[in-house]
Order: sequence, then C-alpha cells, then structure tokens
Amino acid sequence: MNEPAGKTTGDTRSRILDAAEVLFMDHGFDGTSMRMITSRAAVNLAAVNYHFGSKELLIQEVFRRRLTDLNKARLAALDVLEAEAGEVPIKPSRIVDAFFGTALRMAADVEGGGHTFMCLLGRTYTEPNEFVRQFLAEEYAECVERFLAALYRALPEVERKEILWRFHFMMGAMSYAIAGTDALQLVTGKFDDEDPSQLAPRLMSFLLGGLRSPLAEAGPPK
Amino acid sequence: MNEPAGKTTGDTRSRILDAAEVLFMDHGFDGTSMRMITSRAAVNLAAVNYHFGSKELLIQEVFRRRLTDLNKARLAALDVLEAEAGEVPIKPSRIVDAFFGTALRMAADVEGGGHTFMCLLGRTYTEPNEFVRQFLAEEYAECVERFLAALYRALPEVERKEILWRFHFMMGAMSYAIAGTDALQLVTGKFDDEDPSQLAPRLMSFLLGGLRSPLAEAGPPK
DNA sequence: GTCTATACCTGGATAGAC
DNA sequence: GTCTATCCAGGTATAGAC
Repeated sequence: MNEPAGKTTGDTRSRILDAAEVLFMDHGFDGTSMRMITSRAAVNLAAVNYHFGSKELLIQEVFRRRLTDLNKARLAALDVLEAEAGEVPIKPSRIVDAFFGTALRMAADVEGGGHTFMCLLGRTYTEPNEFVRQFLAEEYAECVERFLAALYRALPEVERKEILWRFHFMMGAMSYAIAGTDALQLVTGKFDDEDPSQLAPRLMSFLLGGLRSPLAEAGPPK
Repeated sequence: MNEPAGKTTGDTRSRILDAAEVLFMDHGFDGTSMRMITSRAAVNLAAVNYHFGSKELLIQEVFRRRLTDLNKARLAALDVLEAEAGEVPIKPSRIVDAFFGTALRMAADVEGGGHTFMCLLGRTYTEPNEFVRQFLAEEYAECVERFLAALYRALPEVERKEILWRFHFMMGAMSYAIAGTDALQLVTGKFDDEDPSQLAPRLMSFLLGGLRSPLAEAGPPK
C-alpha cells in the first residue's frame, strides 16, 4: 500500500518480517527468539533492532502490514454492499461474507503468505500479551464498529447485545478453524487429506446458521 | 481422584498447580517463568522441579488434574443420554449439551478455579507447543471419539465429514467465547458489564444453529 | 522432604569496528 | 548500513545444606 520510497531497506526488512511471521505462528511470541528470526531471515542479529527498534515493535509491524490491508478490503466490500443496497436493508449473509469471507479468502492465499498470517492472527486472538492485544484492538476498532452497525441495521428485530455476542462467537469459530486447520488437529488427524478450499463454504454456512439461530430464552435442555 | 496417601506433599503441590494455572492463562507457557510460579505460590524455586520434575511436566499436570474430570463428566452425561434413549436416536441438542454444556458449567465455577482453567484450555487450543498439543490430543481422544459417534448416529442423514467440520467449528466458538470473555475484549469492551452466566444459553443456541444449518453446496453468496 | 545457593545457558539489546 | 563482540537480566535445573 504505502511504498516509503526506500528500496535498499526493503529487502532486509521484508525478509525479517516474513521470517518472524512464520516463526511467531509456529512458536508464539515468547517462544520465538531474535536469534531464530535473524538466522531464518539470514540477516544479522542486530538487524531487527536496527530496523524495528525492538522485538515488540517488530511484532506490531508484522501485524500492521497485513492487517491494514485486510481491514481495508473488508471495509471496501462493505462500501460496495451499502452502495448497491441504497435504502433497502442488506442481507446479513452478505455482511458476514464481507467480513469473514474476506478473511477466508486471504487465508486461502498460501503462496503470498496470507495463510500463514491468518493462522498467526487466529492464534493471537487468544494471546494474552498486553502489548499485542491493545494493538489489535486499535487496528480493529473502526472495522468492527462499522460491521456491527451494518448488522444492527440488517437485523433490526434482534437485540443489539445479542448480535454482539454472535459476532463474538463467529470470530471464535473462524479463528479456530483457520489456526486449527494446520496448527492443531486436536479432534482427530482426519483433516489432513482435506482440500483447504473446502473450509470457506463450510464455515460460512455454519456461521450463518449460528447467526440466524433462534434465541432460546427458555431454560437449558436438560 | 487418586490420593497417593501423601498429605504433607499435597499442600505445596496444589499451591504450585493453582499458581501455575493462573499464570499460564495470563502470560502463556513461555511467558511464565519458574520464578513467577514459585513466588506466587510462596514456595521455593526448587519446589517445582522437586514435585514435578520439570516445567513441561508441571504444565501437563495442570491440565491433567482438571481435564480428566471434565472428560469423565462429559462421558457420564453421554452415558445417561444413551441409557435413557435406548433404541431411539438421541436429540443432537442433548449431545451438544453433554459435551459443550458440561464444559460451560465448569467454566461457570469461578471460585473452584474451573473458570480459570477453561480460559487456559481455550487459549491452549491454539497454542502451538508440540508437547502440550500431543498431550491434549491424547487426553481428548476417547471422549471426542464417543461424542462424534453419538452425533453420527443422531444425524444419519448428514455426511460424517460434515459433522466433523462442524464439531471443529463448535469447539472454536466455545474456546474463544470462554477464553475471550475475560482475556480479550477485542471487539469492544462492551462485555464487561455482562453477567457471565448469560454466556451458556447464548452459546448453546449459536452452536445448535450452526450445527443444523443447511449445507449450502452452491457457490458463494457474492 | 524442603530450601539455599548457584551453575550454566539463552534471552534481548547495544557499542563500536568496518 | 551492516556485522562482531559483549553486556547483563532472566531462564531452567541441580547439588548439597538443613
């Protein structure tokens, strides 16, 4: 998106970011050392501090370079929907696709690193690191607000609090589905032979089913 | 469950386990040092190695002591359902409640530490640590197999692969809902004033909606 | 059995040569 | 701008005193 006109720095910087992205996904932030990063990137140990200032700022930049684009793409998709719709309400399934489908399409990009990043992102939603959490919250704030507002308009009969909960649940199902797809086969090892492109339609169907489910204010089933 | 007849050791051991559970949830495994654990437990630095052998074995024990009971409770609930049902198929909602509802009830136990543990567990589903992952897979294997089998019987018209996917999605929604409830307020800070007991019915409704959603083999909505 | 003291290693970060 | 050498804080684990 923004090319800061520097071209000599670009290469080393990018190599560090790419290496860090993969390693953070595999070993977590605390589990990844500067030495692991610099040796994978084939750069000197001091390069990270030179280019980014610290490990924390490197983490931040790893997220920023992709998350900015992802949320821009989400908002652009929502802009299109809202322009098309005019006055009539947008179908919730379209809104869900603009948010979650956009992320899933990024996750399907294995070669460009989108897949790695989405795995990392999914993993990071439950990451307790204060620094990372605050940064993510800031990066997401605008995007989430606009999508929630769109869902409120699309589902005026549903209580807003309820929509908020369900958005939360959808985030969880997606994060886990992506991060779990190749990070953990807890349930069984049975996903190995699956085509990863099957994930998106299946997950979208699940999310919409959950979103539309009756509220069930009654007592528990037992 | 198993009282190894030692009573002098019990106290120190438990204090270490309780301290580790909280700290692992707050800072992750790599982010929690032995010094943090032992100082919180008010025991000596050497006590962890004395009682557990290593940090990794401590992690394992933190999970084992609660997970064994959780999965026993789940299987017991399933046993009851199967005994009651006899030949007729069990309603999927009952099966889902036996698995996820049991976990949610454990998560509602704030004082006994169940809540802390479920947060930790939810966080750990996306934890890439090889050691932990393999341990969890072993602990879960039997329980998950039996619940999947029950769902296959309850939903004979749905492809098994599809059920497997949806089970996976349900796990994700639950983990994130629990771990996110007080570990990260990414979406907004708006859950703070919520009663945590509201989570269970809302989540169960969402899960069942997703489980029952039509398969949507057609193209994407766009 | 439990704790004190410590060994030994790896972490992030930096100063200064090139 | 990049690399080498190094600092020192903090990591796990242990040997030996109590």
